[in-house]
Amino acid sequence: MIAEVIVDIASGDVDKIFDYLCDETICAGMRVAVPFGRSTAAGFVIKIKETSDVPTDKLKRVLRAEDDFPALNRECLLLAEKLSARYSCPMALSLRLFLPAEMRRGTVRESFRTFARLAKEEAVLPARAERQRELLAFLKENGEADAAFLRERFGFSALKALEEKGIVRLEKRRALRDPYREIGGGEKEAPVLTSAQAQAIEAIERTEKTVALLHGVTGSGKTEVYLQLIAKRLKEGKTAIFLVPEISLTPQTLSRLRERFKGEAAILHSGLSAGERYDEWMRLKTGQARIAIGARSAVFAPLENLGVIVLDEEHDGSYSSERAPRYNTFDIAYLRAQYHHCKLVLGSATPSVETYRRAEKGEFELVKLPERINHRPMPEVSIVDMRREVKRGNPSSFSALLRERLSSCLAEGNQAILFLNRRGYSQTVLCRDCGYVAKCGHCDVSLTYHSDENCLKCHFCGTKYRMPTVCPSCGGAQIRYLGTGTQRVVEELKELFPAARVLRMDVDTTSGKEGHYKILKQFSAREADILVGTQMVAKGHDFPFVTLVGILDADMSLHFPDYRSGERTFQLITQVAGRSGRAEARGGVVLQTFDPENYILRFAADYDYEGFYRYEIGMRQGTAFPPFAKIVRVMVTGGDERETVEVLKTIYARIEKIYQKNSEKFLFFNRMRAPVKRVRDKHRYQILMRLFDGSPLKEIYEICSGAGSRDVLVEVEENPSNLS
DNA sequence: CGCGCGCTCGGG
DNA sequence: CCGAGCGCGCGA
Repeated sequence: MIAEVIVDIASGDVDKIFDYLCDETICAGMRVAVPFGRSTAAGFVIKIKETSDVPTDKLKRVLRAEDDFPALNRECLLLAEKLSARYSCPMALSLRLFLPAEMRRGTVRESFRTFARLAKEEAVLPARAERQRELLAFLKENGEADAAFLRERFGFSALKALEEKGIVRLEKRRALRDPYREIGGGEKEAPVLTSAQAQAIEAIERTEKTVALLHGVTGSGKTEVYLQLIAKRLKEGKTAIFLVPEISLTPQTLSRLRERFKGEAAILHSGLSAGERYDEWMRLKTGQARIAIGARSAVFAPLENLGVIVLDEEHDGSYSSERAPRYNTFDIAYLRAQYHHCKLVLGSATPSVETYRRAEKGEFELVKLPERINHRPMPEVSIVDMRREVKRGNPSSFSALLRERLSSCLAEGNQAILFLNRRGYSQTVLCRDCGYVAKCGHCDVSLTYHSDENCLKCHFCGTKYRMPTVCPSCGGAQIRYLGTGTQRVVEELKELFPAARVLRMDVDTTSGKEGHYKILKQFSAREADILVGTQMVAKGHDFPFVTLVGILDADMSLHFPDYRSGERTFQLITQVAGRSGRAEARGGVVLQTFDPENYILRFAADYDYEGFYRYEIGMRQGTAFPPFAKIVRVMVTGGDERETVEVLKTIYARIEKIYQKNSEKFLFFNRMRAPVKRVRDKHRYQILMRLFDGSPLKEIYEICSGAGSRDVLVEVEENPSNLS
């Protein structure tokens, strides 16, 4: 028999089918090792056939199968083909998306755990050995148990004694790792749905459309709708995918899934160890778990018979891939939903303008949850004009109103969240004498000061630098950091409210596997009174004791040179405001801005999504920005500047030919240096285009897929989320 | 992707 | 005339 093989090499010039001889143990979807050139390569069998067009003397034999099962099924192969066609990328890259990376690297080690089981039916124990008796009773009921767990619960010596008496036998066995084992576990009954939730479920199930957009205000109970939809599909013997935007969100959602579905939920994300991720993947693949939960990559979960896909916080930017193929999670989810004839449910309090438009046009079913659970009111938003604060001689980050609200919030024993609408960026080090700004040696960006380590860091490549004591340029001593990062806010808070316990949450404090989760857990356990953070505090966490949210610089993100800056600001403010007043107490929000008349801020303060949408879609139409046109950026990156520019020019010339034939489809077409000229010692150049519908995007992809070289990288981005 | 072939150029 | 360097195409 003949196997059609795609070798697992991410390069355009080996991106074709190679035929190999094989026996009947090899089937489509298997990972194999094959002789390739003068070495051995890994490969994917995409088809088995009887004969080959390749002359028999050239055919070699498949060396071995890497697994004893096909890692990829028919759906994976079909989807990978569509992906490669859509983004003009090698099949190998598309196929890789479906497998945990450690499977390809072959680095997974099987983990072992010790289990205890009863060795004898009858046992006589000393009258006083109470712990041993308890342990025995537990084993009789449960059959067998994890030894570490038994030691923790009944004591080290109890287990040891029973083992020495031969009553209990210990054995070491292969076991799947279980990340976040401590989360959930308990059983919780599904709550009774509100009538709005029940209607939402009915509407989602009734519609003929594949996609439903669940537009529900923060706190309206979207998650419960997802959970009950998933429960219904599981009852029918089907499976489900639950997608969330950020790693920080998964433990929280996971705990709700665990409460409801116990071991049926498996988690897939990059924060897991290699072994954990592999084991969770296996649990899904083998059907031991039927719900996959995770960020972007979980959309590729190895589930068959899908009953529903949930894409929560649909508007979130992290759903777009940063690497080739730069797929969008929605597109993959949509293809899978079509394949399985199941529903794809998008959920958000602040849907992206593009998505809402598709719903409005009738392409998606629009389902609304307009009210919070128990009709709790949305927190009241007070807009503070910071220009007046400055005029009054208040130089701090806090307006008089915010200070007042903070102090009464603390006095009442409640919690507060302070939100900074920017990352540490503006915390640059500047010399007051000569204007010198500390910059990274490998990137064209200024460095960020980190007070905890008293050093400078590059946020693009991660390099650390010593904090200079004198200016490297003029030798002056007036060198210091500027700006209001989270660190400075925390320091100001300590002066204003010395007794308050303050937690900080940003990129720097959340390193490590469960960094986010730890901070959030501390805060929700009321181990702190105030949480200060950037974007990540805005996400859907539920803190019942938060009654005040302060947005320190609401207009910061409005002035980004980006067509989505208004949309993003609206989303951020709505999300972070929704953290306030989730339980009994009415919450409040203080929104500080230098632009209090701004439409976007007004709509956000009134929780008027429709108003925002009408305003924004009008702007987009008037200026021909998405969804009325598509922004395409071709990024060319390379170590050698001349070579990089050479590639850029070649691509530009080729696209120019398309442009001349279809100039009515191009609203904008130019080449230039990227705003950030250098990252990790690579020069960056770009071609920017704005294209109308029906433009020859495919041809642009094809031009670019062949234009790169060993040391010049070419990437195509559609509607890029940042233009740095 | 990794390799070898063959072409070209420069030195002797 | 020979050796080093690189661009190209091959791999089943």
